[in-house]
Amino acid sequence: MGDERTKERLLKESLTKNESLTKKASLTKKASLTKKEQLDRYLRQKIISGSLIPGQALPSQRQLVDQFGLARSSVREVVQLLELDGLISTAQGGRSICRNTMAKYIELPVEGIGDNLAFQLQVMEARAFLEGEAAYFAAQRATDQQLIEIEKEFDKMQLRSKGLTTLDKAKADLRFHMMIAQSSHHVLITSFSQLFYNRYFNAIYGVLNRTLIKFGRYPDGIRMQHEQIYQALRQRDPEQARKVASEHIIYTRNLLESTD
Amino acid sequence: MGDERTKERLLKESLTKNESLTKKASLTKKASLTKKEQLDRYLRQKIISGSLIPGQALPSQRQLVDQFGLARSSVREVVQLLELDGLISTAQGGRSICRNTMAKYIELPVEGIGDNLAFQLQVMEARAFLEGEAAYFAAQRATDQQLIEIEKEFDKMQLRSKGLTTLDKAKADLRFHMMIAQSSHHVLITSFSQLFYNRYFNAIYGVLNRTLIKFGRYPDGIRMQHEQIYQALRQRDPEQARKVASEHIIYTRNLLESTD
DNA sequence: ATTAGGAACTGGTCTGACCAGGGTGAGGGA
DNA sequence: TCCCTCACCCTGGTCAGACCAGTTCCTAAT
Repeated sequence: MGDERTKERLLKESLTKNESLTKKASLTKKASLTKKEQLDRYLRQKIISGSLIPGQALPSQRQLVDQFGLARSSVREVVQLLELDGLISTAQGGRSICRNTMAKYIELPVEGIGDNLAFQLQVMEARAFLEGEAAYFAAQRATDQQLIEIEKEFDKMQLRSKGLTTLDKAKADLRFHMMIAQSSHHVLITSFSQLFYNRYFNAIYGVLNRTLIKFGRYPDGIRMQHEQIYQALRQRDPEQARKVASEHIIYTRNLLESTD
Repeated sequence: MGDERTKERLLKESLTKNESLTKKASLTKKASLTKKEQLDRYLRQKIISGSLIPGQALPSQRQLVDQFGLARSSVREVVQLLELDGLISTAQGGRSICRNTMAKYIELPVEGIGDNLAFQLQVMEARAFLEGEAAYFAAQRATDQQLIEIEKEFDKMQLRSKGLTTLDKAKADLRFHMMIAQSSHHVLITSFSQLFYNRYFNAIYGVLNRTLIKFGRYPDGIRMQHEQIYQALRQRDPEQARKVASEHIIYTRNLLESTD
């Protein structure tokens, strides 16, 4: 029994570095978790499950105090663990933000110059797949509030599109699609979309630029297609959402290819 | 200047995971460190420099509160950083202990069975080198208090040696040599010695067992050699300490070899 | 010399307060 | 109608002091 306690202590000691509180608890077979361990598990599960998406704020420390009956110093110690694991970032006054944990594992290939047509076409083809899947899951999982926000963004895009520069048009378009990605509540799709749009913004902008030069304005079908995407989300039709989101990008791609 | 601030924030954000506070401060070129950063640097330097050796206790949290003018919750947050980096381990009521950070990088070769003579001779040869270097640095760096402790341990070894089992004799011998390693204040020697003695304890015990079987007691020279080591430390004579410590092990090794 | 008990010291947690930075919304002016 | 500024509220960061629970050390008794 002394040996048992020694084993227990040595095991705990071997676990002191970079192990979450919940992993320690499960390895030492504790019958129940402390409140700190419960909070640690709760936050990690929200992040890993996609319930919290990159860019979203965590509940505030004071909210977690109330919710878990912990002191703020105890909450802060748990939050520090997550921050050190790279799951969140905090800044004074600025809320704790869920991080894109994919960022440190994936370095998307160095972008070719943004105005290379062949490269732009490939970026569009990747978008077709990515946004189709995002729309599929968004139709299933978007909250009602998220659908409202997407509609508002869609309306804003329409109302403001006349007065925008090409750069602003490109940004608005990506904001719309990023909102769909986030409402998919799929942590891999959300994370990858963020990285993809950031990395290949120049190519995406170049696509829009070429298109506007050829047609002088947004091609007629684009607006209707955005609306179709939105309607498929609103009707909670995953297959339809995937179909129209993917076709929207393929349509734009094919318009572009025909400029040769 | 907005861009400057954005860069600063992005840099800080990229540093939020597994970076010590002092590294963050140096990368962001801060003119001065916060008290938490000062404490972080102070503790890391004590550990990395060997000023604190594996197994030794850190100053208590309350002592650090007084010393740095920080709140205990702030001290605890810094201590948690070190714990997560694997530099220390803490347990309720039990002090914060400096860890052997070498342990996770080095797996000494699987020990042969402890009673293999050829293997035992090699372990002794490695000891000769290791303990010579330890004595060399201990002669330079041991504190007066450490010398007193070593003398007490040496005296205890003499007084108690008659009544001890072979196992206890082996343990006492290693305790003596481990104290010398620790008083070298050389973090690599201290760390490696701990790992080495733990790993090869069976071989070291086997050496002593063989020796006692052949002679019926400690060979006459052993006691005098331990005293010579101690005297060289006390006289702060590094070359002499290295010489007698190394010769002590070689002497024992050669006695053993001649049993064939 | 050993063992047991108590005191002191340790880490862990809590309560409540205050400081400093960021975000949001409303109102006013161009 | 849009943009800018200001104020308020919410956020994270830090502090002081208290209490709980575990460990260590010292002293006294056997």
